[in-house]
Amino acid sequence: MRATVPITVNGLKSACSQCNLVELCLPFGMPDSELSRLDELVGARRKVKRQQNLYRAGDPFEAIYAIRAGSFKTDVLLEDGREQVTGFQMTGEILGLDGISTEAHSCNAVALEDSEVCVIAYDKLEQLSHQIEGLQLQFHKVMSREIVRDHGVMMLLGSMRAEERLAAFLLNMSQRFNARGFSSQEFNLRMTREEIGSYLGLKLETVSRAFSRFQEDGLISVQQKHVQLLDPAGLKRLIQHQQGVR
Amino acid sequence: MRATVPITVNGLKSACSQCNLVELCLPFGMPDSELSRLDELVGARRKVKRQQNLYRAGDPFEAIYAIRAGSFKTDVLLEDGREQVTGFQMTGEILGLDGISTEAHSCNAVALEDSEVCVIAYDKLEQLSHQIEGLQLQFHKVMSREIVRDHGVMMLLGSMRAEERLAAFLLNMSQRFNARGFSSQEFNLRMTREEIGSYLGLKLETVSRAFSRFQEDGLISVQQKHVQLLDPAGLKRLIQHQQGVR
DNA sequence: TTTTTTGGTTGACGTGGGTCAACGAGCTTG
DNA sequence: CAAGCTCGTTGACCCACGTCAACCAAAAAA
Repeated sequence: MRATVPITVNGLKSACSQCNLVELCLPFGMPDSELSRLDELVGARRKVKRQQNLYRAGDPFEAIYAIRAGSFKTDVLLEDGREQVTGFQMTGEILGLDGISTEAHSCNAVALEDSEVCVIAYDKLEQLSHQIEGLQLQFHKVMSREIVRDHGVMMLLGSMRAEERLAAFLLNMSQRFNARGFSSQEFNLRMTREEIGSYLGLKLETVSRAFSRFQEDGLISVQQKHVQLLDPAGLKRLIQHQQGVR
Repeated sequence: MRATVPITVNGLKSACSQCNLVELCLPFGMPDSELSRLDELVGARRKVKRQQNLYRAGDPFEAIYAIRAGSFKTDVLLEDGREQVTGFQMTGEILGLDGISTEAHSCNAVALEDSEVCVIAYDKLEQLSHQIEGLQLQFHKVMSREIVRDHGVMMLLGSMRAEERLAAFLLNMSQRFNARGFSSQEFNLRMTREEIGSYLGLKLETVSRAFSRFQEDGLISVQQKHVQLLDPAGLKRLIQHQQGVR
């Protein structure tokens, strides 16, 4: 991932106060004075190789994780083997919040590429948010954002047709790459068609066809995982003016 | 709602320490010593008539709500009018967590029947969870549970067929009625077929047909909103052994 | 380099669930 | 107790997406 280079170069210390991801991550919006106190929060860092699990459903919950470099997917498995990808996470985003409720993780987190996370011991986080003014609020916002995001996915899955789902997905990725200082027009997806399909409630063939359709219509240009959004406004229109209904 | 009678009779004080819903609600698991301090948290109570909004998407976020009596749905609307029901909430459950992230609500909460909620001012909650040991953890668990629940819905929507979705829905309702001291075998749904459909990503006709199918197969007995689960194990089997695949 | 594997594309065909429409059963309102 | 709702059921038809299969490109292994 070309994106990780500047981060790993700058960020050899694991201190939040030194990290260039602050404004995407848990400490967002906290004053510098409080920020330095967060440094004690991030115990260790942990590298996770592509395809490896950061945690699995059922693992005891001890920590949440902030992605320093790389990206992940989270998924839930049914007894009969069906998989539902519940999200894709990028740098600065927090993984593991699902574990708090039952003190065990309820989904799997798998690295989509070689990645690195900051390990945030949960008991320490609890303690520190008692003490630090802004941290508690910030943490609540992170959890709340996750809930809102999930509602958006439910909207996708429950009431959009295939091409609308993919358009929404691409616009979302675009916006998130952009927030990380990358082009919003052009990026490399880290996940396979099958993973996109699982996330969007579609089969990989349907995803592939929708990609091709968008390309024919001049909305995007795709080659494998490389995507260019040629007409983002067109994609947005596709979502809003529902054509066929569902 | 017959269910509400014992609650309204006992609970004329709004104090958490007097409320028989504690073990379903925010204070779950907190020692009595701390529980009494929560009483200051619940400022007012608010009645919401059937079909009325508790809050709307875009409303400034000031409080979260604990359902004292009745039930609600939450939904998200798309510009073109499509609606996605994101959840159904029963007594003891918490509404409004979506508002924390942006300080504005991101969905609508509508009463399915005449209902009553405890208004929990959010700033007070923040303060108090700084002070009270167990409250912070408990609140985090409530939020985390919401995230896990949403992942379950994504599983439903993304990888189950119509009858599996309805079976999962019915079993979930059954379990929640049971947790509230009602029969798990027999209950009255509070929502219409259309609302169930929106929640499950199906059209009302499909929901209706699935109900009829279950009745033909002797799994349930339905008449309008009244449902009896004749063979809960059969419903469970339906979900696990995926027959047609998707 | 060739070989193998994995991921992606495309076509032909089938079907689950959406669409449209008619009708009936409860509620509500006058 | 009609009259007018809203909500639920059922049938006939259809289409978006799933299924199955062949094939190709890229990446990894050898």
